[in-house]
Amino acid sequence: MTSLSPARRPHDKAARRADILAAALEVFAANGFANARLDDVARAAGVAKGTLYLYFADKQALFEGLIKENLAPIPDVASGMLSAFEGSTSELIRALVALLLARIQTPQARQVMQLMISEGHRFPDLAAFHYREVVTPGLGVVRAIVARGVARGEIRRAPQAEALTRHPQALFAPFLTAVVWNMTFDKVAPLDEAAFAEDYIALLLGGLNGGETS
Amino acid sequence: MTSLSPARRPHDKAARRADILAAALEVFAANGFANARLDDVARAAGVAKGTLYLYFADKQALFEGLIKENLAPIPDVASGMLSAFEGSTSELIRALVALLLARIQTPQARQVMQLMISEGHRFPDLAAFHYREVVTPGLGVVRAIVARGVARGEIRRAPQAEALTRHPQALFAPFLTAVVWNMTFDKVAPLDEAAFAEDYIALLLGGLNGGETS
Amino acid sequence: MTSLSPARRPHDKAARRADILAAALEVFAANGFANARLDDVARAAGVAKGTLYLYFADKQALFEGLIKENLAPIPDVASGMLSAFEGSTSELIRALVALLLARIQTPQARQVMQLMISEGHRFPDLAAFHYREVVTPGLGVVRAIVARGVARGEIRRAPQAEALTRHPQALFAPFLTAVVWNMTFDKVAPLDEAAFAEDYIALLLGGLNGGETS
Amino acid sequence: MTSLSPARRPHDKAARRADILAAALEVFAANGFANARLDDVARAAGVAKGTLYLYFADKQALFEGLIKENLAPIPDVASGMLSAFEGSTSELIRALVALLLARIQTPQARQVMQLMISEGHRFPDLAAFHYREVVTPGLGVVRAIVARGVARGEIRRAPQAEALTRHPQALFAPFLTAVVWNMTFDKVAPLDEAAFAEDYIALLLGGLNGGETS
DNA sequence: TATGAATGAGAATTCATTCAT
DNA sequence: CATGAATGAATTCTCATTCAT
Repeated sequence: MTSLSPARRPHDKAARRADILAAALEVFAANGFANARLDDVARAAGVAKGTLYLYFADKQALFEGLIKENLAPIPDVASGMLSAFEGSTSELIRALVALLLARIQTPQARQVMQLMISEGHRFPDLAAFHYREVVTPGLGVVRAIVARGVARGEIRRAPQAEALTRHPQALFAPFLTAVVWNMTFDKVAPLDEAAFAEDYIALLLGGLNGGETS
Repeated sequence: MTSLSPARRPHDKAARRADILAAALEVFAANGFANARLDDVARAAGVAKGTLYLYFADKQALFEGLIKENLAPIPDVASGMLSAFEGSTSELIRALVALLLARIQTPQARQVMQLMISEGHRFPDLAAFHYREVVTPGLGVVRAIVARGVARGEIRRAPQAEALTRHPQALFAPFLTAVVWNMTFDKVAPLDEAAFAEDYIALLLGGLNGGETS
Repeated sequence: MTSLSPARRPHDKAARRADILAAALEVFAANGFANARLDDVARAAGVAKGTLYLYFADKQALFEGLIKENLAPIPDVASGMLSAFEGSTSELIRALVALLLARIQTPQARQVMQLMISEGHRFPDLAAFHYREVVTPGLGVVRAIVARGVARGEIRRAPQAEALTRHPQALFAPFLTAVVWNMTFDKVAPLDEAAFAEDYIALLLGGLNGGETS
Repeated sequence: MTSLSPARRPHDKAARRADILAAALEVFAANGFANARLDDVARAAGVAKGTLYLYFADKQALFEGLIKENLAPIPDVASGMLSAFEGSTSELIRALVALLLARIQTPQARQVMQLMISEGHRFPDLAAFHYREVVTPGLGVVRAIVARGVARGEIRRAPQAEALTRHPQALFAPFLTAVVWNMTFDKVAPLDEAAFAEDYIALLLGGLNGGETS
């Protein structure tokens, strides 16, 4: 009832685990959670089906492990950048935008985002984790930027400063939008994310009508 | 032995079809495409499972029918509004925003959006349809508003006008963001969509730093 | 993805259910719960694997249904016999013994007993059901026989009457023993159940040393 | 780099084997053969899974080893007792009953009995072994007791003497019954084994109707 | 000897789809 | 047109057994 197989590298456990996660990311991203076959994950990882279960309790644990393992870094980098930054608010915002842009253009990070967007709501624990580890710090970074800008006298419009402080989501909206767009309309009408981000920032900073809000 | 279910009589084919689509929307929205059971759709629609196949070729056709049937109206309304509108650009933008807000707060429309967001990429035909029927006209509406605003002298900042013309998506971004947010973080930290839209408009119209973009 | 199959008799649902239960009894009796394959049950019942799940929620429900459906009759028959009986206590006991003997020699009933013996302890609900529906009434029948025998002056030894009233199990013990024996030592040294029952009755009624218990 | 697990040193092979068997008894008794996991056996024995295979060829060999190793003693003790005994037949029977009672109340011996009862029939070799090593001598002991009782004039009823000689199983029946009962109805209605044995012996020795068998 | 990671055959369960009535 | 019982391919998860170290 068993092995005729060739043997296996000294491949330590961590590397094996990483192989599995990488394979799982590909397969889940390509098919979604429900349509992903663990068989395919195993094949892609170069292990037997049963081996997956040595590293993850079940399909869901694999999926959640995958997301969690790939999610953390962003806000750390952002807040690191923030504390060291010496330039103007505009430059700081642009730097953050560049960071986010790089992020959504990294295949792996992008796949994770797509999975969070399309599957996250079916995994409440994952959503809570994501909110706590990524979203909350992310919002904090934006609020810190606004506070810094106001303090330095570079953000002069109080209503807008307050609006962005209340809803830092506004700054992330275009990135989310770009990801959803290209996930969906890739073939029909791909969106140039960098150009979109650029235009979006111009709008956010300058405003459509130069200050009069009504 | 006359009919034992007279209640079913008035149901003509179209009504039956509508029942099925309504049931399908609920079930697909609650579970996603892959996890939705046609059994549940049939039960919710009050028909037998086999009956579904008299109206739709298969599960996918039902899903696509569902989306298509529920998608159309928006841009029509928007462009209707546009041609009749007499107020200022700000007012017009606010009117459009109110329209979009109402839209994402209509349960049925919201469910369709969520399905498009999370499943759309797995149905290229659907994506193409959506792009053609909804997205393109939607972008057109925004471009028309910008053109009208510039023509009326209400939009005075050329770079921003051009940015929004190039990427009308900027105006839809917060609504998409709000939907994704509440789809995912509903339980953790629900987002007040109206307040978010309000703040977003303030930023879009006024700009963070009153015009200086750098 | 589907049927090329020949079609199926008007076979009403009850008959189909009975087919499945009969097949399941064979397969479970032959292999035990854990080793029984539902594939085999389906094949033996002449249905597809999925069909089993139209009648029973899962493997355990099938097993429990099987036991419950085959268990009831015994004590009913016995107490029926009891109320109508006109002969002596010895004759009544012999009649009961004959009944039990017939019971354990009915293949189907025997299989159920064997399953209860070897698997019952892993299904507490089943054990409770069995105890309530079969064992309790069975013990009652024996107690009634003893009471009747004492009342008629046919059972004259009070200590023994009390012993059997306290532990009516004593009357069932040899039948249980016979079943376990033949289930286990069938091939090595089969036990003639009728002869064993006969000898047992002689011991029970007459006693080894004619009454002196010490 | 000397040994890091000196605690294991004194453990010679026999002790290790005994550890495994003890662990296996627990695990098999708790779950039955099919549901027992060798993983659990290994953990309980404090060895690695592969180690089991250094001591036993496979799962079945472990199970059989387990039974065989735990089965032998009983009849030896009984026949030892028999040859030395000086009291009356009643006393001798009571002594045997006490022995059997002690036996079924020893956790380890009880577990083995339960395993033999519920799994034995699936292991013909084991059944044959058990029959040869335990059952046959056990029956012999009872026959010897009867012969001795007749010879000493303490068993005066020939038909009963012959019945018990033909079917010494009658004397073991209550113990088997008690084990099966408590294995199954433990939670619902536990049986006091000592009291049951007592009453059973009273019946066996005295008879229900003091000698008249019909 | 001992280890325990890896294997993969095997079994339960699900559900879209068909079709006889 | 409508029904819903039946089908069986597909997929997850388990665990005895092996073998490189």
